[in-house]
Amino acid sequence: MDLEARAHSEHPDSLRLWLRLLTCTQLIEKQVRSQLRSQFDTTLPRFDLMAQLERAPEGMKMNELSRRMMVTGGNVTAITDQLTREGLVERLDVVEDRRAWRIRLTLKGRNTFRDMAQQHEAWIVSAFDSLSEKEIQTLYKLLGRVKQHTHTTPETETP
Amino acid sequence: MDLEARAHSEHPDSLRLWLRLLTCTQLIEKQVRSQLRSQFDTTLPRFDLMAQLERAPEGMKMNELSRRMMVTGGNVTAITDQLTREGLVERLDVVEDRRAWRIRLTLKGRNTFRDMAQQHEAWIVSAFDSLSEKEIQTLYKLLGRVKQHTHTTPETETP
DNA sequence: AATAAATACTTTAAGCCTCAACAATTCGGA
DNA sequence: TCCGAATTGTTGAGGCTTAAAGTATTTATT
Repeated sequence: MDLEARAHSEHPDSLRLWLRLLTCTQLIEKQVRSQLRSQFDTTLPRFDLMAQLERAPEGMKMNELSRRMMVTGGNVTAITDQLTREGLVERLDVVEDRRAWRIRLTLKGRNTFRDMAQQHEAWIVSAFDSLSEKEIQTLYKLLGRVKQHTHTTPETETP
Repeated sequence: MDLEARAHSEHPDSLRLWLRLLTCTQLIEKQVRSQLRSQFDTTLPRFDLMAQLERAPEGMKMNELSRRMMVTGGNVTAITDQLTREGLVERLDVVEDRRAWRIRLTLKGRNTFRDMAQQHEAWIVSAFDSLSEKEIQTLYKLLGRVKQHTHTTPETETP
């Protein structure tokens, strides 16, 4: 009873794979969202933004956040505003470019993120419990090819 | 420059796999959305709903649409309303249950969907171009285990 | 038959997301 | 230097999504 019902038997295997990929991602993502909400009263986009910042102790320009998170700039503006209001991140001036901001986790933000990240990791590990270490590697490698190919073939032309 | 930057080197492989899974799905999904928009002036949720209906010539209750699409009922209500307005689906009474609707593709809906589905299939096949038939099977099988496990382990308990 | 519980759907508020239009600033070349 | 082009970020309209509360109807229990 899910998305995969969409694949007819005469459809190519790629299509069935795509629907399964989508199903897996959505199932896990729904669980993560639900746990973030119930245990930390936050959302996945907020968590994602903080996760990016956690690797950049000196902060990161909104520009770069947008690229890394693969969302539009307007989106980053909105989420940053929220997190700023909640005191989890701060906006700092960029001396050499007065258009830009440097966004950084506050101390409170770092502590909050640490707690969330620990739980998050446990949820994800549990999601892939059924796979062996070797199978995880295989999956990782094959998906790497897909990612590479998609990145280098941005558009499909139609005759 | 993407989500995977989130995975530190000390993080378990599961986490890296999860971020890569997410990245792949998002990349492909963005392409599909963009093409649906530019070529057919429609959206992925609308396409998904029609795809579900296409397999049910006699229509499907909103209830079942909701389960299959893995979205909430309110969502199905909204998308169904739009498609009804556009003449692509129709709402039929369910004689034995006056609370329910039977949603069905109209003739126009069937024709429109046929065109979109053909293109859609080509986009997806192209997204997995870099994998051999055997690799696609492997990926499909491994993801099947993940899906099964997630389905049967809905929540992770925290001590 | 009467009532309580469950089910099918709708509505609303709030958040995420994109696109497109905009302002401010910086960059690059004449 | 000056001006056009590119870049950084913000805003607003519109669509998707959920959770929660509400309505109508059916089902189960007594």
